[in-house]
Amino acid sequence: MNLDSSPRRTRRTKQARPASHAELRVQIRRTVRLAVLDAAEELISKHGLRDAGLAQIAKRAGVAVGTLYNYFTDRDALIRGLFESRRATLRPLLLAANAAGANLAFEPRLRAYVRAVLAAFESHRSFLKVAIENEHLKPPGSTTPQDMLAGVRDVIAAGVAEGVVAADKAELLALVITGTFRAIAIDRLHQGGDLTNDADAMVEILLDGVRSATP
Amino acid sequence: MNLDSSPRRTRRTKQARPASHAELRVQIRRTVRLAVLDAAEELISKHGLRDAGLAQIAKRAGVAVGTLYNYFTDRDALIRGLFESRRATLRPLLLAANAAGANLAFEPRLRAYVRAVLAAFESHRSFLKVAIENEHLKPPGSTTPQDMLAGVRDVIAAGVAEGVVAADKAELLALVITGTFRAIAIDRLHQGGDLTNDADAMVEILLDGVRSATP
Amino acid sequence: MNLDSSPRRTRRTKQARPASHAELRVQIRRTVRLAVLDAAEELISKHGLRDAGLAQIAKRAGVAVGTLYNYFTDRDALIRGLFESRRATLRPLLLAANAAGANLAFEPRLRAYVRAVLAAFESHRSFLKVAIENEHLKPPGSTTPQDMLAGVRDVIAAGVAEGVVAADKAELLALVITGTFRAIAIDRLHQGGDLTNDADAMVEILLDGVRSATP
Amino acid sequence: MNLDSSPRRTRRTKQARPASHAELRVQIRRTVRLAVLDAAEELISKHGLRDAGLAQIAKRAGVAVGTLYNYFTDRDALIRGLFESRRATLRPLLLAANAAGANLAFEPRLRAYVRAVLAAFESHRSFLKVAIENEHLKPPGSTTPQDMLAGVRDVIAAGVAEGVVAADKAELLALVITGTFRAIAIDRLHQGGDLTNDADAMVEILLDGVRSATP
DNA sequence: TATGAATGAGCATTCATTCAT
DNA sequence: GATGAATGAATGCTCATTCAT
Repeated sequence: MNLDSSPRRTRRTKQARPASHAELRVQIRRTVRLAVLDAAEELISKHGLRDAGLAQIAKRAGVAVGTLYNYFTDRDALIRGLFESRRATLRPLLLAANAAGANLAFEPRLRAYVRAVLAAFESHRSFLKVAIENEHLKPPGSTTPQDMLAGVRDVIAAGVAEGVVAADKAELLALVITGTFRAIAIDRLHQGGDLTNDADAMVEILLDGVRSATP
Repeated sequence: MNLDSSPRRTRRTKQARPASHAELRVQIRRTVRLAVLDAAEELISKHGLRDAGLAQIAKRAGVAVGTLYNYFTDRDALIRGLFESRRATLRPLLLAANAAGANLAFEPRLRAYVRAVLAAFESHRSFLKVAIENEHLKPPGSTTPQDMLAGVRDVIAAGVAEGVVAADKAELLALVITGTFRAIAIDRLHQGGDLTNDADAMVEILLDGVRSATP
Repeated sequence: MNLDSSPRRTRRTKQARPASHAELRVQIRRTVRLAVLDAAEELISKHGLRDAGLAQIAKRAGVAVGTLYNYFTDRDALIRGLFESRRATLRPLLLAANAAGANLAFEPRLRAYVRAVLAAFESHRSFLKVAIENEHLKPPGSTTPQDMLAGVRDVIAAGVAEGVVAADKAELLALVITGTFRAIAIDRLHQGGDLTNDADAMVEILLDGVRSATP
Repeated sequence: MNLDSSPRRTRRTKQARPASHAELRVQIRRTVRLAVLDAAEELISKHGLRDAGLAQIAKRAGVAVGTLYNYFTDRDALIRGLFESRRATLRPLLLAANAAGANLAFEPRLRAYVRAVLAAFESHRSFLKVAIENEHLKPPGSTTPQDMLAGVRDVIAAGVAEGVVAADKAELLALVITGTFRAIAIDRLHQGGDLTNDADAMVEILLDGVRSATP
């Protein structure tokens, strides 16, 4: 009986061929799509959103120009696809960071969140550059920064609930934190250096202000 | 009486006559140049640096395309001219803000500086948008943000000298402050609202940290 | 029977199949390229080198402007391509004319060469006009006239070696011959008439001078 | 009476002032016109007919662009003016050369004419370059070469009348001679060297042919 | 589906011509 | 008449998009 299963498996394999055909197609599509997005990210990061041509992107991705239009309806959709793809990777990281600290007190929660955000940025430097330089684009660029802002607001809301953060400073504080993230990112992308190095010092400044060093 | 008239004529000649030829030309050139730069600022602000065409700019400025080339050697020079022109307006404001507070203690100096920067930004919202969106461009966009950073560093250095700011946090603090300026600018440009409203609250957060509200 | 079919298929595959893919593309490219060069030649001949616009050339060639750039990197390269293409046709004719007469005595050799040159010109009247009108342009126009000059010099050198031509007149004689070619070409292009009609009379004048008619 | 004439002259001079005004104007116009044509000749000779811009010409001539239009209705008229001006200088030289030899026998007449033409060319090298490079332009360029051709034909006609030149070779001989003039000019303009050096050798070749050196 | 040549609207730039001073 | 800034049609070139194979 068990031996029978062996030919059955063979049959399955043979029967699975059509299924495997479809799956293979899907797999190839996924792979090509990723290659295209990687190519776009790299070239946009290097040359800017407008100066990364489709011909260049196709070449780097190892496909023909026309093929791009089998994956994206036009250039705009490709760009949107890039931002959505990266957002789909980063958002879970940011959400998890928030979820993980949900039962912590404000201070350790903030510390953990700041670390998580900077770590997430550090692991996606190439896209980080693209995202920052194109933050002002209405449709595509706005999502990841907004995800970050939403997370920051959650953390701050916890601080307000805890009585540590003044409610009337909550909104401005969110700007201070997101602004600092952005400034660190810009600085480190330009000057080099790990984004996460400043996490703790940043939190100290946020918590205790400029005078934090004075005994 | 005759003697009086003679110097009067001379004065007139020196003051008014030349105006009809040289000064008038110069005046017209200045006016047209400003109109072109204003048009460029407006259209770049609305459509982006790359999507503001010269035909559009010329039309908005009320001149022909060819006329642009009597004022700027090419498109790049026009863009550069825009950034330089605005920098020439903003830099004195930022420098004066710093100079005015030079003999103040750190805290009032910081407060004054933050107010001055946000007021300067508020009075140039259109260019502010252009400057932020193109901060990453090497040649043109880099100067005004750098002017701001330089001023922030001066203020912080005073704080360090005064023993209020920890020396090892100075550099990061500069990022926090410039990042907050940028975040406020982005938020207010997008959401509307006066940039200067948050000046004092911002300083409080910077000085005393998140817990500043807690008694 | 089966064996026969197999080699047939192989032959077919080797001979016909590749044609449908690579060869066909190559064939089309050749055709379009030639059409573009013909269009350029015609329009330059009609309107001059500078006044033949790319839009006009593209239209006459039956392609879009952008297509030109799939064949030539820019306008200059297209012009260069035209001159090189025609030179590639004319040079062999001129070289062959010289080679054919290599073992002839000077007089028949000169006669054969003059005939060959004028026949070559006659068969490329359109390009001849272009070449003459742009002879003074450094890069593109200089090659075919130089090819002609080189051939003339070879023939004359043979005449010198044979003792028929005075060595100290060789260089000037080359100018007389090439100048006469040019003058006949200009005259016939303008007035109409076959270039080759004058070949023998031209040789007579060259050999015996003005007095050739006097008994 | 004579003395009276002196004050009269003075009056005349005074009365002539208005006349002198007009003459002065005319004189100035002539001078400016010449300066413009000289500038045009120089720049066309250096950069080509199409690449010599009106701005450049005006600058070199020491006038404003608009002033050119007070002397010539448009660019074409200026170019035409240049060719006509130079023709007006060269034509008398060529006519005189012919007239001077009118009572000479064919051989010395031809010799004199060739010398005169080459000397005329030598003294106008700059325009010679312009004329040759633009010989094909219908309206402006055609005149001076035609003047030369007419002169050559006159000389040849004399040779035919004298029985030295075969009537059926007359027309071709004209092409040989004018072609040689052109070839020498092109060669000497490019390589440097005086155009007149070859006059006698050229005549020898024309009279006796290639074999002229053989005893 | 993949390919890459063909397409043509759009852009920056030039330059002969005009015209207010 | 002289001036030179203003004009805008024309040109070469780019590149997102299409489509025949």
